[in-house]
Amino acid sequence: MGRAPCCEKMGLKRGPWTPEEDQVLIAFIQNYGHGNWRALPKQAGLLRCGKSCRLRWTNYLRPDIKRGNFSNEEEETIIKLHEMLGNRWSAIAGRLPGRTDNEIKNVWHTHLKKRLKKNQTTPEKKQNSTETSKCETSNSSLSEPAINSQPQSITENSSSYDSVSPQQSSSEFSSGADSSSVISVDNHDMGTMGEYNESSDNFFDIDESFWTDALAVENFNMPGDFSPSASNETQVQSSISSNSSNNDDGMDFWFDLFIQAGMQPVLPEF
DNA sequence: AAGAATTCCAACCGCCATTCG
DNA sequence: TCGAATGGCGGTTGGAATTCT
Repeated sequence: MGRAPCCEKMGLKRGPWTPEEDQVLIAFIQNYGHGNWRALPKQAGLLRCGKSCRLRWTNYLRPDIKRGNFSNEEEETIIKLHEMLGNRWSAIAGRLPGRTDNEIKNVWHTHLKKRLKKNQTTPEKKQNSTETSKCETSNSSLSEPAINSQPQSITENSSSYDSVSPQQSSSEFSSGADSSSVISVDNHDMGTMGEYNESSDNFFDIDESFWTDALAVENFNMPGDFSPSASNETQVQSSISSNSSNNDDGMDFWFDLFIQAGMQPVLPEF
C-alpha cells in the first residue's frame, strides 16, 4: 500500500496550536485518555491530524513537562549522554525527567553543539586544567558517539513519559517496547491532571501554576535522575529491588552508564 | 529607528517499528 | 504469515523573537 499521508490535507489545520485547541485536547485526554491518536481529533472535535495531537501533547501539553531553561546540570547530562548514545534523543530524554526529545534536540543544536565546537577550537588551553570542564569532557561528542557499544537489549523508553488514560493502569502502558522502562510513569500524569478539571473555574486558564502544580517536579532529582515521582515510586522501587537479584532488565547497564557519566543515580528510599 | 542577520523552538515530514486482525 | 494501521523517532523547517549594525 502507499503509505497513508500523515494528515489528510483536506480540512485539517496545521501550524501553531491555539490556546483553545490546547484546552480541547487537554480536556479530552483528561477525560478519555489517548488510546487512539488517529481517532482522537475527530472524537475531540479537533481539526488536526492525530499525529499533530500526539506531538502537541507529548512535547508541550503533557503535565509532567518541565518548562524553562535547561540548568547547567541538565546540559551537562545531555552532553554526556549524547556522547554515549549519539542522536538518540528519546533515549536521552528518558533520562531527563520533564524534558522532551524535541526540546533536548533543540537545545543540542542551538546551544550545546556550538559550545562544544567553540571549545574544540581551543582545547589546548584547557588541557592543563585539573578539573574536567563540562565542555572539555564532551569534546569527543563531536566525534562519533559510542552508540554501537550499546547493548542490544536496551530498548527505548522515551514514551514512558507519555501520559496515559486515566482509566488505564500503569501495567497496561508498560507493555511493548516500553517493557524495559525503568522510569515508567504511570497515571501520575493524569492523576494530577485530575485536579485540573472542567469544573474548575480556571480550567481554561493555562498558567504557570498548571505546570508546576501538576508536575510535582520537585520529585525529580537531577542530574541523571533515577528517582521516581511520587506516584511511580512503587514501580521504580520494584524495578530496582527486583534488579538486585535479577539483572535481566538491563538496570546494570544504566547504572554503569550513570557512573561512567560521573552522575549519581538517585535511588528511592525503601 | 529600522532593516538585516541570527537565534530559537514548535511543528511538520518521512521513515521505521510495532501491533493487530 | 502478511499487510494495514498506528505509534514513535530523528531530521528538518518556518517563522517569531531577539540581537546586531
